[in-house]
Amino acid sequence: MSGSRQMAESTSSGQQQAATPGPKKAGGKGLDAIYRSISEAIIEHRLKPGARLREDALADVFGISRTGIRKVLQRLALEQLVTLTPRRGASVTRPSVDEAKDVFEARQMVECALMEAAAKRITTADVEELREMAREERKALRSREQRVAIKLSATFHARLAEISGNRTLAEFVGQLCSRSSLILAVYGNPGHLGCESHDHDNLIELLAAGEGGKASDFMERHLKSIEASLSIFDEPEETPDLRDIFAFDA
Amino acid sequence: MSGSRQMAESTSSGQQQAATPGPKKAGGKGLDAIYRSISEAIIEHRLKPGARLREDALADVFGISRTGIRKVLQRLALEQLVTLTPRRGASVTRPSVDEAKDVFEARQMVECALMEAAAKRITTADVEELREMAREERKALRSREQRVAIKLSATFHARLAEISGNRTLAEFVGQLCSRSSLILAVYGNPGHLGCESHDHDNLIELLAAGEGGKASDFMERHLKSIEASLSIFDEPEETPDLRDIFAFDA
DNA sequence: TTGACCCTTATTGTATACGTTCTGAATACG
DNA sequence: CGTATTCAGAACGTATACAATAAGGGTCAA
Repeated sequence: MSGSRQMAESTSSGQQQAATPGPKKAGGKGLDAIYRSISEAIIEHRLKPGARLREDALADVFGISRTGIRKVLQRLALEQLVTLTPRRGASVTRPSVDEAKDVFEARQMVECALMEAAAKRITTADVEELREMAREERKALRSREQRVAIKLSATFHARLAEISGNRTLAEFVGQLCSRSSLILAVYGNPGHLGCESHDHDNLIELLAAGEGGKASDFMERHLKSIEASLSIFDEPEETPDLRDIFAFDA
Repeated sequence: MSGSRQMAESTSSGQQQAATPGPKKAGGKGLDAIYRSISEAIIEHRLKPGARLREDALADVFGISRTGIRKVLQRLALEQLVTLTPRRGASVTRPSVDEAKDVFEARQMVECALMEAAAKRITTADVEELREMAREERKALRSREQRVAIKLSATFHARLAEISGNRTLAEFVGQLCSRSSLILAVYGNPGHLGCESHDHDNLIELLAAGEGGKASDFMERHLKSIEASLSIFDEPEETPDLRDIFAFDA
């Protein structure tokens, strides 16, 4: 009876796997698929910061009821990817300047520290997997598929953290990388992507050679260069001060 | 297993704000109070690892429907305080040996690194607040109220991380401290509490003196001593190997 | 024409009802 | 007497219905 109303045209590009027309049951693990789907859309900037995520619309798109959508949205909110305003619903988080600074500070602290352990534990299979990821990332960059490149870059960093062997820290780094993607969407300069792909290649070689210390230093420079490429200014946030903008002499 | 009923009594000591007999509305922020209530019960070991948390029972205790309880349980699950088994419901998480190791490794990495920033940013008001917390902790220890002492110790470490000024890392440390309380419940030796209260006092004085480096070193020793006080053995986990236990010569 | 107030509507918050599945025991059969 | 099977009960997963609230538009008055 619900004549599917207008959903934001955010899902207009591709993204069809979840619109199964006749789903008898979404299944318990179906919720996880929906979570990944929305999460990926946010990380790839198909859903931009500030975009509203209405429960009815999402429930309609994914073919389940609002109950499951609310569960997914709550999880995304706890990971800081969406913001849940009490009576206003959910929207893609727009990271503040302080938040961006904190996230990159945390990444530098944790990711660099993890390089030593990663260099000790990395296997040849890991090296090959990382090289393949870096290859795909370069390919996406050459094809001007920045959205895919951003996602692959975040996945690369998260995978790197996993190799260190500490699940707790790896999970944390994964969340930080997801949030970094949001930060890139707000404060990044178009055209200039955060990660230089050669950086990732150099990182892989240093780890493969067992040079944990050098890898840590390189990671620090790598993350600092990403942060430096951002335009983290105190945007026209609250109270745009119209008097100053229009120079009225009322 | 006999603890399945213990949660009915868990809120008997004080903690009466949620058992309002005639609640017109629990309110949106009422859920947060319920979250804190359950979280505190877990951290204080009134709910022990492995204890089952049935939705109906919790809904009955707090006077709301299962919907709100499920939301709270999901949040607790994402923070690793409770484990959500697909068709079995929720139970207080029983940290594995690897998990315990990861959590303390993460705490050493992050908390030590935050000391430098904390020493720079700490104010006299912060110092006074921390001293008061340490005082209360000592008082609880003298009164043999280990449950309160454990909670206060976790709060102390979390507050310390907040002073560093990085909200993201402070939140992370807060979760690690909560999980540490669970680890203490499983692998800790009764009678010997994790944190020595004088350690906290020394930490405060080092920070008040602006000695970030020394505070970092001290924090490292402090956390290592806590970890060393645990009995992290590969418990009779899976497959208890009955043959070995009963020495049967079948 | 502008401003304020009210009403409609859309969207979230909460509860409840129903279906599914897992557990546990009782019974029947070997 | 032991084991397997089946039935009943309970607890979770999902959907739907209802209530409350805030936003937006329209109307009336100054």
